[in-house]
Amino acid sequence: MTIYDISKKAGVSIATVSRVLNGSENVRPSTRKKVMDVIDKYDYTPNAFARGMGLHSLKTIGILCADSSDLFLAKAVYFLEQELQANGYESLLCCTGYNPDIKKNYLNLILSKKVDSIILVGSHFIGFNEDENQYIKDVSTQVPIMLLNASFDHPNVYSTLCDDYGTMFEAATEMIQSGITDILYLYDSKSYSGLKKLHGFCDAMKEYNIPGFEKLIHFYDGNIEHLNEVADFVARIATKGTSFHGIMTSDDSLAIGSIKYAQKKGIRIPEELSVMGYNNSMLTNCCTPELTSVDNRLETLTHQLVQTLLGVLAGEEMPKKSIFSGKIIKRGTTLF
Amino acid sequence: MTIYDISKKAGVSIATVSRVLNGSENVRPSTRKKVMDVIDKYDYTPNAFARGMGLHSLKTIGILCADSSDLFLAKAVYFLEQELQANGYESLLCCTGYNPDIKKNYLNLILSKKVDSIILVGSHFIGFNEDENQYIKDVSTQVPIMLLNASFDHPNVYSTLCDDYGTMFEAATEMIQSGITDILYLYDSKSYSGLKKLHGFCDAMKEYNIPGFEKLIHFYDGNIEHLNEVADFVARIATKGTSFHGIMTSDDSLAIGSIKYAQKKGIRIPEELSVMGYNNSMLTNCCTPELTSVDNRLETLTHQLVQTLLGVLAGEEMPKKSIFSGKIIKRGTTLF
DNA sequence: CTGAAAGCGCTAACAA
DNA sequence: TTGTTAGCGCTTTCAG
Repeated sequence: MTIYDISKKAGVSIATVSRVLNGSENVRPSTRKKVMDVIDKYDYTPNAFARGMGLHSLKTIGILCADSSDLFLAKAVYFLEQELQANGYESLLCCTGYNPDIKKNYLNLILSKKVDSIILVGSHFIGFNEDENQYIKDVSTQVPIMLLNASFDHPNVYSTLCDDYGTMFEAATEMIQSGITDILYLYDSKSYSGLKKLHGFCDAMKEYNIPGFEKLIHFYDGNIEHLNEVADFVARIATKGTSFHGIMTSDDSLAIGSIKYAQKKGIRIPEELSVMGYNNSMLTNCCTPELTSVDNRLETLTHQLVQTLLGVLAGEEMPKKSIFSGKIIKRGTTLF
Repeated sequence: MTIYDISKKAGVSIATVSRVLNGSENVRPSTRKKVMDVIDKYDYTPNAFARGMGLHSLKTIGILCADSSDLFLAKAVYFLEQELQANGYESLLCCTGYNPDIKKNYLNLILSKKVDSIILVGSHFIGFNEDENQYIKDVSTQVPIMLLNASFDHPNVYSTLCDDYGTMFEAATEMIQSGITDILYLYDSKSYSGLKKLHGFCDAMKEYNIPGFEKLIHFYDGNIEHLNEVADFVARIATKGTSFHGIMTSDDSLAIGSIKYAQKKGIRIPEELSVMGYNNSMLTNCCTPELTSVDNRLETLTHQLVQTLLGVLAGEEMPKKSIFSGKIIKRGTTLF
């Protein structure tokens, strides 16, 4: 069924059908009805490709994320889709995995679908030297690029993020003030936001002149979904003689793994060990006691991102960077 | 940058550029190189829409799921994307929510993008009367429809699923044989697979002539991510005087909520109460003791689905229905 | 208010 | 091996 079929059946020209389809004012109501009836009768949907060949917007936003099964990313994607849909935009999701080359390919691929903008979800898309980010610069000449929880300073690139540095700084400060200074810091990602968190932690430790805190910083290289492996990882660190009475992590999963470690060893939480997660995911209340965690206001972030995006697409001047503070959600695994 | 620009700069016709682009054999290597150099130099990507206007496949599969932040669905989508990508297909994801009308609209929308097939993830897309499924029949005339964890008998519709009925029957049988007959059954979805599980449970109870088991079947209407509310829900049931020594659920979240209930009440698991989840998600080892759950072999299902799909697209005769058995993963919340 | 006709960028016959 | 050309289905001037 094409616009030609419809025009023939309705006894009008394709231009008129096109006008009806696009809600043009310049159609006599009776003509409009005649056309609409045919359209409804045959359940006709215009071909998006032929449509896309024209110049204008297809009202579609490309969303790229590394892994849609990651709890945090999945939620982010979910909120973005909802928000975009509420504003009349469709979204097109691609999961790129963590390989940089593949990421770049996907970016071009999604661009070729004539999206109005591309949202990069998570900070895995930002590298640490100019070269790595060239591909973003290239694409930004064509459509606005929106970064969720990452930051990159470049024309036509807009960042919306949680201040992971400051929030982690604050969280660490709170733990230190509760009397715990030997804090194990576990992280699983060296992405932009992963390192921000790490620096926030380090700076808080430095602020309080805690000696040798660097030795308690450990990078976990495995799959964070395998909680028992995380527990073993913590056990191995403990076995090496390092003692700690607090654990802070870059992700809730690592914290849950830490709790499992404590339970296996009969260490009481929070009396003997304080644990704090990050992301405030649904995992926080799966365990006992429930996990204190940092909420990075994901829903606020996604909302703001879409608002900024809509503004940019409407040609308004919008903030290049929107930063929110996270907040600590106190539950049962910490003393404060 | 269009194919015309490239052809001009390379000093060939657009047909030759097109051939190079599409990997045709009939191009002299030197010509190919000449064209490729120009393409690379200008970082040219062909316009997918103009391309899509042709008749042939765009090597794109549409994936529809109700909610991409649901643990089970997110994993399914993830596996599907990986599998499709490995076979040279792109995927286009839409999250429809649970509203039937919106689902239908999305189906048409995704179809208009000239996808080669549509995968419906989860059984929420199948209704229980003919009318509700008319929209699937309609679309199935245009492209093959693949169902993941749902079943619908219709030409050009292929189902790949876990035998939730049989698996739940088996699981319930196992619990009964471990000596527990007063089993609380919690479920949160009345979808195709949700009801299959329920029936499997009921039939096992009937098989063993357990009287009054129906009174212990409860539908949970809230958000299953809110584990504490699930716990309260179970507590309310217990307060009403119904006693039970086993809990089986249609989803791990409900089981975790049940464990929270037990912990709050000081009920020991599994000594005083056996709990069994479903889906074998990452939640199963967040809690203590770890949750016995049913693995529905999601990765196997997605793999099989994509294999079937590839066969169908290649014009081969493929099974209309592929059914796998789930398996019980025994952990610490049950006696057996 | 409506219709005719010129593209949009590409693919795929068909010719050469 | 390469070029020419007719569509693909739609939007959008431009006439009427």
